[in-house]
Amino acid sequence: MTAPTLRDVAQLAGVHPATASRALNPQTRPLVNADTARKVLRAADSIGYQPNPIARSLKTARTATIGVVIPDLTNPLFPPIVRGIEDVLTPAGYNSWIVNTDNDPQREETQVESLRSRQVEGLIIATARRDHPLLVRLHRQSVKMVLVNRRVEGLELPAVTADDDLGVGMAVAHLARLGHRRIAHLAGPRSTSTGAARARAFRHAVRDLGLVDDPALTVECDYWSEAHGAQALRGLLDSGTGFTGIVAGNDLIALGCYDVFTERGMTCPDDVSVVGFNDMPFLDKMRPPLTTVSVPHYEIGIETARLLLDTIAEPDRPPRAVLLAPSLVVRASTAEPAAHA
Amino acid sequence: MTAPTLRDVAQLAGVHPATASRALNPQTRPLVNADTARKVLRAADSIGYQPNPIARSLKTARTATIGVVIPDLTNPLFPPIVRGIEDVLTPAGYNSWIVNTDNDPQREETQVESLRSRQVEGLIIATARRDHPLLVRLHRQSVKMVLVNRRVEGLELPAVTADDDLGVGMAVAHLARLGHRRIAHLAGPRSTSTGAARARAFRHAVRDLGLVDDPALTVECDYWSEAHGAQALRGLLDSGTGFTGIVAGNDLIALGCYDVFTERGMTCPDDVSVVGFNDMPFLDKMRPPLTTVSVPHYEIGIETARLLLDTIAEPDRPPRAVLLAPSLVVRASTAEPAAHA
DNA sequence: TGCGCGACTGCAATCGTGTGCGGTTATGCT
DNA sequence: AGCATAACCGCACACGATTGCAGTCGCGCA
Repeated sequence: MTAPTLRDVAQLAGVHPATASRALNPQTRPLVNADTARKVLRAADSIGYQPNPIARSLKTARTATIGVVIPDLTNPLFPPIVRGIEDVLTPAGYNSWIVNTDNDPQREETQVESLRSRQVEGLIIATARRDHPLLVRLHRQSVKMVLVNRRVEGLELPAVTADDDLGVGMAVAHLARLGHRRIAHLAGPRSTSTGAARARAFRHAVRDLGLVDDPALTVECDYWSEAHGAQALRGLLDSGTGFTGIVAGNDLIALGCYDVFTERGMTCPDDVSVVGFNDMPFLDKMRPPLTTVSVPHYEIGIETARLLLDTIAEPDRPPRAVLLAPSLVVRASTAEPAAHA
Repeated sequence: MTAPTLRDVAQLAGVHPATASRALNPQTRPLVNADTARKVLRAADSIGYQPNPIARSLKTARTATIGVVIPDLTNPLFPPIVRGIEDVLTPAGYNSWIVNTDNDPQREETQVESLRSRQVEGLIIATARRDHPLLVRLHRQSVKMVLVNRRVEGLELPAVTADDDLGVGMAVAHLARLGHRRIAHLAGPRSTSTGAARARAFRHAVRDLGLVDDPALTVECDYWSEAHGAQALRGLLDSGTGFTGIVAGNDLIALGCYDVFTERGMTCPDDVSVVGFNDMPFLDKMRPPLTTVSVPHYEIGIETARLLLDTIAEPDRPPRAVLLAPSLVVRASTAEPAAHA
């Protein structure tokens, strides 16, 4: 038993398939007599006709789907973004197709290729590397796309990101207000746009606030993970550079610090304060609850999808970048520095 | 500039499109002369020809895509399952299409309908309700599908789940071994298959181990969330029923308990022990680190996808249910009961 | 030399839908 | 009454790929 087709509907309604097609499509419905339209609709309804999107796409070269390229769904950062995206696209009649790349350029290449051959009408790209031959190629082919959570240098592309400058500034100011003067930064990898941006913002904030500006106080993590955060902190501790507060590149790096604290018998926030970045779920249940810069991921998803829809609707509009303001969530991992420090 | 089509390749190679088609498809390549095949392949390569999957699907009625229906990507349970699924499907040449339903029957209906009209070749369904007109309808239409993380009553469907009996048994035995005799169960909603299964397993375990079997000791949460877990615990506490240990229906419910502990000035595990279920990420960083039953979600995804591929390959094979064994992860939320309790 | 056979390859139809174009009918206007 | 016009509907083709069928060509064999 095969699904009913347009011909079936037409036959049942006693009209030509072309007429049935026009009657079913609200766009073209005015072209047919109201009575026959009603007849067709009734017929379609009675046999449960569902138009075949594949055939329609073949004819119209429109698929009403958007490709969403993320590194790894398992990273708690992305699900809220994806939900935000879908909550905009679905009402607009679009579907989204999600692929993971694991930040592997090879996989990214094939996944995007697969999406493109599936005729997606736009791309939302959240992968993290900064240099990006793939992106310039897509851009040259004028593929509609929006970057989320990252920028790319030397390319004028619409992008939605958190305002990293603002967020890092808030973190540093918070620690400064508590009395910290020597603050360390465990930066994310410089190869990522956010890693670089936050590190730069950190230097600026430290200078603006007149805190001690020691290059040795910022250490780069090779990867945005607990393990690499821990490793970076160990290196910093072993180097003997003194500090009382840490601004971590993201929450995972901050949590890596927690591991080192227990390793070395330090207590947070008594010995050292830590502030994270992102406000991933369940941070309030940690030991201690992590003070962090909260990034509105869901709203970022929302804005990204809107931007893409705009780009599709008006391809000539100049690309614009949207910055969303984060907010500081003060919990219990930050306090005044110990008197003897 | 439009994408190159089969005709372009054929023209460039100086053959008929039909021949080009046969040459490009490894299945039918033996039908054409090796030299012409080479010529066609070279031509295709030179202009970067990518077959149009939409046109192909229209003709062959095959899409090589699987629909994955989950309640909410934001629930940390699902991303690892999805990754497991993809890690099996991708090498097998299938793509997966993910949709969220928020456990809303209406949304579920429309999403599944949308997947079906997109001609997906199989469905992986992870939504949680137990009674399920949609499922019986799909089953009657002999749609290939596998359930994950849930069973449905009265339907012979392939399913992959964690062995809840075993897991709950391990949790209860762990508490019993520590000396607890009055153990409470904050059950998930009975309308979900796992909620019901775990509650049943709890009663069995309690009886088998000769612990006190008081119906008042199990309270049903309306939803698998921290808020509802907290609410259930408050009710239990207010009822005056004594207990020293809690087996929570899942980790979120267990974390809800944490909130109540701080509310009421209780300490865990000194006043009461808690064990969760699932082992979601970052539980080791909680205060206190949560003892929990670890469910192999990634492996569940793997098995689910395999099962579906089997079902597609051999539709007549009787459906089988796969149970994956969980393991107990002992952290710091469980200890011997206080002497005075 | 003629026939049969195998190896290729081209023709044309098809999947289900959308749409430009032309034809038919009814209506209004002079 | 005759004609222009609008409203409506059907015909046929297109989208890009696959595939059954038939035709061509060369070669071997009697």
